[in-house]
Amino acid sequence: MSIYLYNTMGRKLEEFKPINEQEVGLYTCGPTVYNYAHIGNLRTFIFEDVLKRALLHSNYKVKHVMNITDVGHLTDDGDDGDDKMTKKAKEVGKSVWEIASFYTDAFINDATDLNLLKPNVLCKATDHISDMIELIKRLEKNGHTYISGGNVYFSIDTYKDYGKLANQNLDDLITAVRDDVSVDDNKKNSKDFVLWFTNSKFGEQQMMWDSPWGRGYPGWHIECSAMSMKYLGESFDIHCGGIDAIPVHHTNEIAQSEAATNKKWVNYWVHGEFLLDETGKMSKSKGDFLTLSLLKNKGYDPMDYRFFTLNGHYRSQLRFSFENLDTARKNRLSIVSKIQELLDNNAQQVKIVSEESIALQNEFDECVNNNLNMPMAIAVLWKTLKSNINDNEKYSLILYFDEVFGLKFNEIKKREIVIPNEIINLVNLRTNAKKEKDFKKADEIRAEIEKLGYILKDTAKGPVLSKKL
RNA sequence: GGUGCCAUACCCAAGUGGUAAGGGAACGGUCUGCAAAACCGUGAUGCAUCGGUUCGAAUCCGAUUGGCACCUCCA
Repeated sequence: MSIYLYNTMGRKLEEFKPINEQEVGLYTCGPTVYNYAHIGNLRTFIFEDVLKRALLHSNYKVKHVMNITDVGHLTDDGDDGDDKMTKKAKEVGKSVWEIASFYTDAFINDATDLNLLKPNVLCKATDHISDMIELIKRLEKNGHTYISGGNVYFSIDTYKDYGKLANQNLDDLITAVRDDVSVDDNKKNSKDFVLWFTNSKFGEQQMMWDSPWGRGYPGWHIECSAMSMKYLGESFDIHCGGIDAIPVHHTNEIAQSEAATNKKWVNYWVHGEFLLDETGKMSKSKGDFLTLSLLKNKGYDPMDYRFFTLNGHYRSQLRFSFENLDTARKNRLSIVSKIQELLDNNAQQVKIVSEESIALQNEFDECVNNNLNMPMAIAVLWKTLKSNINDNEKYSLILYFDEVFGLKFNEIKKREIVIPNEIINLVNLRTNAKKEKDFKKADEIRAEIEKLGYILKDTAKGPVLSKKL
């Protein structure tokens, strides 16, 4: 069964065919480490993780490269804005290197919490300055650059397909300059972008490197081109990111990469939609924003958030609210407790052979392969939990599904039931109280037991204890 | 001004030409002293509105209304 993915380039669903059957090249745009990632950022990383898992689930080998943008880029693509890293460093009185290191660690912690598979290569922009310089030199040699005001610019008029990904044509871009954004006078075309800065307003830049054009630092877009090609070759399979990257970042990456190599750079562009909050887009510049650690402090498990995002399709906007997160948590815990029950009844992982189980397995794979339809795949999970297939196959199917979901169902273990004597005594006391129709006392004891971490349910066979999850 | 997306029950959310998945909430039932949990069952004759294409439309086309995002750093 092959995977179908929605390709932003061409805007249609396409059957995925790798360049090299042995190994899929996957590049995902990583974080800029000047602040914590908010849960909207994380939604995209979860979707990319699901994509990677889906490929692995289909028995592809995947070489996954993710960058860490630890060199400043400007808040404006001209020479106008503030450097985010520098700004943050000033605010807290640390060096930009310290800032980068701190937020890189924070990001890796979030990724671990969310059960994101580790990239095969996690590369920092600052470790690849020489690769970027080489790439700029190639562009210069091919006549795609010019120097103005001390900076090296990419001339978009030298690359005929500019704007293809975003469906924009050059004429529109030139005329559609917004009047509330000032234009960098050094540019020949307002959409030209900087490859190398030597002359910024920010003379006190801490991160500077020598280059053929003078001491300075790279433009924003060049790092992704340089690093992806270094690790994945001049043409590779899949490039992911958030939809916001389509019109500028990815558009510019394509221009400079293909202008340098004269080859098609990436075959499939896959973009994740935004997470919205009550007021609209979740944004770092709004001030307060939701982080994973905030959710954890409120008592949510990172898997609650992962499950929440899996209930919407990656290409649809998803509105975050605590009410919806609560529902996700409740549902996830319900699933976990059903799995727990299977394990407590000695369910084992086995080969799936029954006709009904194989049907469920196929149904699940169809959901995954149809452009990662996780909401539907979760419906298959519910269907499986309710089905009459035997416990071993049921459990095995759940583990099979979780290869893609990544909800840590494999970490649920059979409980060793060791009930303290204290609890057993309380249960006996309550049973006696019930016999004597002293229901008030019985209810009190039940509350006491719950306080001690156990939940007692009366069944036809007598009281049943379970540990609070 | 340009580009793109969306509108499905009380809530979240699939479905993209063949007669509305799933989950939560709600309600009813089984069980119980009562609960909780579990299990079973109920729920949109209709998918923003209007028109069109079609044997057939939530799905395609057009118009209208409402909402969102991007074109400025953000996933």
